[in-house]
Amino acid sequence: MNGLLRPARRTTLADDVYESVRALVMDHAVAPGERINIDALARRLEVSPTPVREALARLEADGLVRKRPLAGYTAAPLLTRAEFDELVEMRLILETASAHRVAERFSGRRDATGSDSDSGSGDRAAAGNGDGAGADPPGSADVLAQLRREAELPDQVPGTEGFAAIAAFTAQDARFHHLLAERSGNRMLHAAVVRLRAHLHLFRLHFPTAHYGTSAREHLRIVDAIGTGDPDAAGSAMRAHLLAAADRHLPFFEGS
Amino acid sequence: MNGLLRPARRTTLADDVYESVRALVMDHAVAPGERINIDALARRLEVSPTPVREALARLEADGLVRKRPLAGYTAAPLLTRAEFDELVEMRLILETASAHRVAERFSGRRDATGSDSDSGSGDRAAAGNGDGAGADPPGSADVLAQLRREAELPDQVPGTEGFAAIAAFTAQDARFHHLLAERSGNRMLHAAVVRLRAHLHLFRLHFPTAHYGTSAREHLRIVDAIGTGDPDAAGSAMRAHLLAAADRHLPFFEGS
DNA sequence: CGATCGAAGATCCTATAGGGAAAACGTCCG
DNA sequence: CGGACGTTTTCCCTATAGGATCTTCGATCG
Repeated sequence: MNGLLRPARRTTLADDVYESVRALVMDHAVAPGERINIDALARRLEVSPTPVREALARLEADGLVRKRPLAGYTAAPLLTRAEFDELVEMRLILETASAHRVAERFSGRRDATGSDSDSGSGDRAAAGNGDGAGADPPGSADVLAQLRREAELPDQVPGTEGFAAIAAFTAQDARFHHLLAERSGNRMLHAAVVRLRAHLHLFRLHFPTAHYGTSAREHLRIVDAIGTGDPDAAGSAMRAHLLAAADRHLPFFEGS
Repeated sequence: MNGLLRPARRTTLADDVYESVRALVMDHAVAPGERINIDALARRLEVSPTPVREALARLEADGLVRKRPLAGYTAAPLLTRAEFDELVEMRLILETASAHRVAERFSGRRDATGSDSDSGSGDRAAAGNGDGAGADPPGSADVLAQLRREAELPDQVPGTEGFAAIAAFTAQDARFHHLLAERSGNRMLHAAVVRLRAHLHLFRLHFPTAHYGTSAREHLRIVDAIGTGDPDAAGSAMRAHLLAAADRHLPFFEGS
């Protein structure tokens, strides 16, 4: 029995290790700030240290682990108050633009075909040389439907409580935001949003909190704004959602 | 004689290799799309393949090299038209916000102390646990002076022509934009701007172009807007600059 | 009692060797 | 003459061993 899942070796070992370690850090299987022993990790995953080292290097670029020269790797420490504020500001910048762009594209496609100055950019981007698999770009019609479906998804997954409920909520929230970013048609924007998300997830897992109804309501408001084809309204709705969400997390910083 | 410069081994070998390979790709010492042989690279740098592999993994996360499973690494291909448009849009999102934020901080500090709703965020972020060395946060007074100095720097460096002139122009332009992003007080924003910059540099080097006077004038206009403490004006000036710069690069896509 | 210095332990970092998969080439067939 | 197949070659990927470095613990001195 192997420590990590090898589908069919369609990927390289280092990639699997990367996913495994990522999951380990994301689920706090290793505490924030804790040292990560390369050899021990390799033994645990039943691979040699080399691919582990490679995976760790990639994770460092993602900001999930830190490396001190000649002292080894450590799991990313918890966000400080200042870093949390930066994260919120960054999300405001990125995701407001994301919502804005989706509304723009939706309205443009609905009315006729690209009528804005730099039209074609987004469309060609979405249809560009994708990653090969699973990239099915549906018509603009069901973009809205898909977003609404993610926003409306059962807030309280039946049969889940406590930790599991938190995880389910987090996963749903992530799906919505990622989908929105993806539908902006800008792959770089999408990637940036996903990268930021990891840090927020880390933080939220440490201070378990979930506001099912409230969050879902705010999500729907964003979708509605997109549906009306008003980019500014969509951006404002997203901004309000992010600020509200930040406020909901704020109490956990009182101690510091 | 070693293939790469080892300062005093204050860093790890893999870090040096990372910088070397990064420079190789950035200067087009390896052509875009060209395959990168790990063993050959290791011999050229006179190190073992292991640190090379580690450096390549980090570079892949930065988007400077691509990895096909079981097929090796290749240098990042040149930007397609769609990707170029995405890059421009991304810069608009990030750097407009950057200019906006700098103007905000400047006016806030000059008038009195933070008067906006979420004040303190930026300041505390800038004063957070920095990377230790070289992070000297000067008073708000010389922030403007420093920006102006970078913008005013001799456009045409004496004694440089052709390729060298392009490189000098690019370096100056990069310094200005990076400095601005850094002074936004948001380290994540700064990092994102720097990451994007690498791709633009790659593109520009392949289609050598430089508009010394024009670019410098636009930079100064941004600095002036910041000086007046008007965030929206600063954002607009940055937006105009980026769009104009994009238009200057556009002719190179006629062939595609 | 606290701080500094020294030595042992653990760990990281680098180098080398071998197995296996994919791509490229030449050859054969239609 | 073009396409498909088999073989060869190249290259990536993984595993193991040894040297250098940092951290930690204990003892000693102020």
